[in-house]
Amino acid sequence: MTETASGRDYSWTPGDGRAPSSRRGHRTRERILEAAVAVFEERGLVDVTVQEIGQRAGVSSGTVYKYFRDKADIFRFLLIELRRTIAEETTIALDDDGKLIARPAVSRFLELYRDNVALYRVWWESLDPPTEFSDIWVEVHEGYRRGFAAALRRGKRTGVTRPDVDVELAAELAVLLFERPMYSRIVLRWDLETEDSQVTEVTAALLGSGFGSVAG
Amino acid sequence: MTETASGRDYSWTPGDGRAPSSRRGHRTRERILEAAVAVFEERGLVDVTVQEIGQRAGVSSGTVYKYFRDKADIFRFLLIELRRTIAEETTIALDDDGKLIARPAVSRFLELYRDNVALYRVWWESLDPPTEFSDIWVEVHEGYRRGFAAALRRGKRTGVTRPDVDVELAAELAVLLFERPMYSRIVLRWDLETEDSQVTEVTAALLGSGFGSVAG
Amino acid sequence: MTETASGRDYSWTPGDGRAPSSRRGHRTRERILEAAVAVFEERGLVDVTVQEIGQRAGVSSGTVYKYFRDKADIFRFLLIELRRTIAEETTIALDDDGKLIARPAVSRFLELYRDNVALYRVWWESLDPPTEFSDIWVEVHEGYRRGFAAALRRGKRTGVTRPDVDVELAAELAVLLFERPMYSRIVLRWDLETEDSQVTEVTAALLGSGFGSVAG
Amino acid sequence: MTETASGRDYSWTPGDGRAPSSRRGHRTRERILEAAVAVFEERGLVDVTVQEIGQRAGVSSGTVYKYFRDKADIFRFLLIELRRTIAEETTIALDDDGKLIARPAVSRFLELYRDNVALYRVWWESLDPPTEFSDIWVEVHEGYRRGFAAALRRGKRTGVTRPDVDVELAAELAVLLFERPMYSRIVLRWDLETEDSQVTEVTAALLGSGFGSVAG
DNA sequence: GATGAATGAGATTTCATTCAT
DNA sequence: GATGAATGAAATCTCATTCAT
Repeated sequence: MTETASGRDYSWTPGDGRAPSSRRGHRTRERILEAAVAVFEERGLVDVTVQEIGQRAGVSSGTVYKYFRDKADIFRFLLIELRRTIAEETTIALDDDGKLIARPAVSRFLELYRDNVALYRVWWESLDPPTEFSDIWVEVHEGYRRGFAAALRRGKRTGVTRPDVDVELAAELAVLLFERPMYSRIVLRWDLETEDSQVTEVTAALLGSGFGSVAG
Repeated sequence: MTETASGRDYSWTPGDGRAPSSRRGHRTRERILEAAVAVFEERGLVDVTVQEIGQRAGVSSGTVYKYFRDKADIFRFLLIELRRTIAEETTIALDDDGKLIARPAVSRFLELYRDNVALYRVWWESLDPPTEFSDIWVEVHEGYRRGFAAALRRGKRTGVTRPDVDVELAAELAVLLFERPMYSRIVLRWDLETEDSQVTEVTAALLGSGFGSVAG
Repeated sequence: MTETASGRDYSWTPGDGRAPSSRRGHRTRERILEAAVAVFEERGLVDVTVQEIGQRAGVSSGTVYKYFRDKADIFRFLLIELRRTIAEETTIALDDDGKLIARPAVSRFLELYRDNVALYRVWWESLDPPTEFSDIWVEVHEGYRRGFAAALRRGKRTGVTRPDVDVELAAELAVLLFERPMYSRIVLRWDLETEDSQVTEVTAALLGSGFGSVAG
Repeated sequence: MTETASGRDYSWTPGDGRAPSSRRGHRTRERILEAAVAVFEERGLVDVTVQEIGQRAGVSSGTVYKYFRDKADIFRFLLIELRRTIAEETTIALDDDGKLIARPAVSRFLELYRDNVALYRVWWESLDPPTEFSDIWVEVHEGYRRGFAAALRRGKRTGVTRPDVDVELAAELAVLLFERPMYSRIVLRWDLETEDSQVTEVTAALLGSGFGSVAG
C-alpha cells in the first residue's frame, strides 16, 4: 500500500476477487484494457460508459466489473502501469565523466507521450477537480522538476551551467518545454515528429550545458 | 453568428428569447452566473447539476432554463465574456520608439488568470475531448504565440533580439512561460504572488530585448 | 435528531429538498405512501421495487425519489408515523382510585395491529438481520413490557395482584399475549375479531387484578 | 413427494441428479451446508449470495449449483433436516401413570432453538410474504399447539388441570411462552441460559398440572 | 417572471445461472 | 467432480428538461 498526504491509495490492487486466475481471464482483462484505451482516446473518460468498453472488448458489461471495480478503476490500472514504465524507462544515466546522458531518456519520454496519448488525454481531463489522478500527475511532474534542478546545480558546480542561472526557474521552464509535445498533442491535436526531435535537442543541451544555450 | 472551420458557433446569443427584458430579469441572470462560477470552482463542470446552480443562485432550476439553454450555455456565456475582456485589456501597446510596452498587458493577464481561476479550471477541464471550448482555447493561445513571434521578429529587425534566436520556438516557450501561473493554480493548486511578478519581469524582458536575457 | 446506542438516527426528516412544498406535492407524497403500503402488503419489502411503488401511485420512479431517499426511507417514514400514533393513542389512563383503565388502550392497540397489518408485516420481515427497524421494534415492545411490569408492581402494593407473581416473567407473558393477534395475522394469516376481544378481556383483567385471573 | 393445500412441495429431493454420489461429493455438500448456515447467521437470507456461500465453503459458485438448485434450495434442505430432528427428538413421552414427561422434550427443544438460531433467524425472516417456509413454520407450531391442548384436555380428565381453564387459549399461551427464548434470541438478540431453565420449569409444570401454577 | 413537480431515459452495478474446460 | 469465466436481466438512482400553475 502506498499512502499519500491526501490519504488516497495509489497502488492498484484488484478489488474483491478481481484478478484473473486463468489464462483465459488474463486475455479477457487484456482485451478490456485495450478497448478502454481505444474508447478513452475517442471520447474521453466521462463520456464513456462501462457498457461501451465491454462492447468494444467483445464482452458483456458484467465481465468488465469482474475485473475492475468501476470505470475509474480501469484508468487507475492503466495509470499505475504507465507510471511504472515512466519510472523504469526514463532514468537519466551518467557517462564516465559524470555528465548526464539525457538524450535517450528524453527521447524515450517523448515516445511515451506519443504512444500513450490516449491515457495522457484522460489524465489531463481528470486534473480538475482534484482527484487521486491529479495527485499522481503532480507527483510525476514534480519528479522531473527536481531532476532538472539537480542536473542544473551539478552543472553549476562543474562549470557547464552559467552561474547566473536561476536553478528553480530554469528547472520549471525545462519541465514546461518538456511537456510541450504532450500539450500539443492533447490540446492542439498536433502530432509533429519534428517537435519531438527539437525538444530532445534543446532539453539535452540544456541539461548538458545549462541554460546558456536555450536560445541558441 | 460567428462560424469556424469546425462548424461550431462560438458567439453567444440567447436562444428562444432567453435574454432578460426587465431589470429584475437582468439581476436574476447575474445571480445565476455568479452562482455558476462559484459551484464550477468547487466541483468542476461535469459534476455540477443545473439544480445546484439554481439553488446557489436562490432560484429554481426552471428559472435557469429561462436564461440558458443548458449548463454548457452558461459556461459559454462566461467564456465569451472572458474572451472579450482578454482581447480588450491585454493588448500590448507601442511606445514612441515603436518598442512594445509589455509590462501592463502581461500584468493584467496574470491578474485575469488569478481572478478567473474558476473559469480557467472549467475551460481546462473541457479541453479534451475537443469541443467548441477547446477551439476557443486554441484560438486565444495561438493569438499570444503569434503576438510573441511578431514581437521577436520585430526585435530582430531592430536589433534587440539576438539574430540566432529561433523565433517560432522562442514564441512558443514564451507562451508556456506565460501560462505557467495558470498551470500552477489549476493543476498544482498553488497561488503564489511572487511567481506572477517574476513572470512579468521575464516576459517583459523577453519581449523587450529578446531571448538573450531569459536565463539572466 | 434522535440518536441511539447503535448510532442510528430514527427520526425521519426529509433528505435533500425532499419535503413537498406545495399542495400538489403533498398529495403526490400521500399517494406514494398509500401505494407503498398497498404493495408492501402484497409482496413484502424486499420483493417490491421502487418502480412498482411509483406505478401503483400513478407517478414515475423519479418522483418517488423526489420525496424519499430510497425504498427503506418510505418505510421509515411510515414507521415513524406509526410509532407516534402508538405513543399517542395507547397510553393507559388511571381512574379516580388510581387503578389502570386498560381496556380502551388495549382495544386501540389491537385496532392498530389490524389497521396497519401491512406495516407490521414489513416491520416483522426486517427484524433480522438487525437494522434500525429492529431497534425501533425492541424499543416499542420493551416499552410495553416496562408498562406491564409497573402495573403489576402497583397491583402488588394495592393488593389486586397476588404477592407470589413473578413480575418480570408475567410482564413478558403479557406482552406475548398482547402480540398474539399480530402474530396470528402476520404469520398464520388469520384475522379473527373474537381473538381481539378475548385478548382485551384477558389483558385488562390481568392489568386490573394481576395474574391471579389469567387462567380464569 | 409431499403435497400440501398450497400446492407446494415440502419434501427435499435433489433435482437433476444433484445428490452426491461419491464420498468426496458428500463432503463437499456438507461443507456447503455448513458455510450456508454460517453466512445466513451473519447476514440473513436475502443479502447472502451464492458466490459468498461457495467462497466460505472453499468451493466455486458452480459447485454450489451442482448440489442445490438455488439459494432457497439450500435452506430448504437445512429446514427439512431441522424439522426431522424436531419431530424425532422432542416427542413428549408418558410415564407409567400416563402423565406427560415434558421436561426432557422441552429442554431439548430449547437446545434446538439455541443450536440452530441461525436457521431460525432465516426461517423467521421468510415468514412473510408467505412461502413454502412459512407453511412449514405454521405446520410445526400448530403441532405444538395441538399437543399442548391435548395435554391440557387429558389433564382436565385426570384432575391435574383446573376445570375452568380455557384449553385452546392456554395451549396457545403455552406455545408463545415456549417460543419466547427463540424470540429473545432472534429479535432482541439476547441469549440467556436462565430463561431457558425458567421456561422449562414453567412449561413442564404447566403441562404437568395445568395452568393453575403459571403464576406460582 | 418564477416556480418546482414530474418525467423518463440512461448509467451504474449486482448476481443468479450456465457452460466450456 | 470442480472450476470460474461469462452472461445479461433487472434494480437502483440521477438529472436534464419540460410544463402547468
